[in-house]
Amino acid sequence: MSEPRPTKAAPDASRRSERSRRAIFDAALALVSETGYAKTTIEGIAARAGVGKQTIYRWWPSKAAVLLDAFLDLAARANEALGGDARSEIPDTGDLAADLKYVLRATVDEMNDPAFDAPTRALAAEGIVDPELGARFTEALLEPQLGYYVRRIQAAQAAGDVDPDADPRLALELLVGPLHHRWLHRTLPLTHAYADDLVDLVLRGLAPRA
Amino acid sequence: MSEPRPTKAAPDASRRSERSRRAIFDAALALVSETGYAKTTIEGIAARAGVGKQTIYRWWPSKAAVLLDAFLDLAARANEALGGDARSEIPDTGDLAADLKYVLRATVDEMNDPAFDAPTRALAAEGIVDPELGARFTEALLEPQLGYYVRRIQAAQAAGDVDPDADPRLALELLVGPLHHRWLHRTLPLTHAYADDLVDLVLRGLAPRA
DNA sequence: TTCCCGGCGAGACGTCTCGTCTCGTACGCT
DNA sequence: AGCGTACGAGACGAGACGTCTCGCCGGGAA
Repeated sequence: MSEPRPTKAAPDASRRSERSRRAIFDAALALVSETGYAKTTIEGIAARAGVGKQTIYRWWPSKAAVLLDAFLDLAARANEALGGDARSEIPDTGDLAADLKYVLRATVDEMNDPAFDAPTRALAAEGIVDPELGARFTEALLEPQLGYYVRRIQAAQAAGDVDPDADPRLALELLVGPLHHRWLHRTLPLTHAYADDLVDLVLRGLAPRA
Repeated sequence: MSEPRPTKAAPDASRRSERSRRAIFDAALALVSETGYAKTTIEGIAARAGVGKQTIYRWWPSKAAVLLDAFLDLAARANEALGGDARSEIPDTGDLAADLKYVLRATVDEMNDPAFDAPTRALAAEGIVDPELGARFTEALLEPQLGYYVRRIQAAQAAGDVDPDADPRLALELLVGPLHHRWLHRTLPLTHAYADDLVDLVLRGLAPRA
């Protein structure tokens, strides 16, 4: 069970070049933002990074995997620059509706920002088709974000603002699902007003039973 | 404004070979189901269909566009075989919750069926990244389906089962968004129980105000 | 310090698919 | 009957894929 996979001899990660790793991330992010994901090639990333192609193929299985790691690295560094690890936690002012609207509005703004929209779309699309990558995408990017909602909703339950019998996970999907639906399928424009209406309608269903 | 696009001389659609068109659809669907979307190539479709590559390039801009048309053609033929054009309308037994659960359970079953899952995933993913194709995907496949929900919800409003001030469009997205979210991102399993819980929670928010 | 192992940059290599193009053929209007 | 155009077939160059083979270099072991 624990034998090395017969596919290939695994490289020695302890001898890995941190310098090349970072150069690859920088090149990948730059190329995607400049020319778009579809036109970005592994050969192009290698050339831009001043790196041999084999160095990429040795450590990543696909272009999408490189970009995902680059994206995660970027997020981790930005996160770290802000200090604490609770940076993205949803605020708790005591007003659940206001707190959720604040976060959903910010999410709407991100989705309307090409710098965020383009690479995230590309990763999401790739993850939809490639289960392996999709699992990593979901686990590393999506789920942590969803956790913020779970905790905020649980706090609201403790405060008596939400029916204690409601499933926080289901509640969160009612907020995030419609937003992603509009975003990914471009059915209707994403606005702050939409975020507000969404929160209001969902919270009506979550109100404690009279 | 109405001059022919300088890109290319448009082919004469009236002389188009119906035989080749059908052969291309059949080959595309067969190859996608046999070897998967990613491994399906335009050259492969042409060979399988006994058709010149140019015949495909003359009428479609991309592999995804071919598959979308093939899918629509398949759906149209299956639809026609069933008779009426109201075939997929959501039933109205007077019990809104039961009717919605029936439809959402059927949707869950489709999403769990590889024969439906694989090509739909591929098309959705392609549409997410390619706005042109995404618009056609949304318009031809997604929106008609959403219309069924709108009409059923409006009927419920007329019957007094749903708050008349609620926006049917928003209500529908509360049902469909979370389902698609779980489906596309594979966060948690899609079950009939989930569909039921979803309907119950959403309808709580849609109940007429006391 | 010396030695040596393995990742490194570089790029050649064969393969594959792309999208364009150019044949000669065959089909459907006029 | 003749004419035009889509058709089947496939050659073609471009470009990216993923593998490979070079020396080179750097760091842990002797």
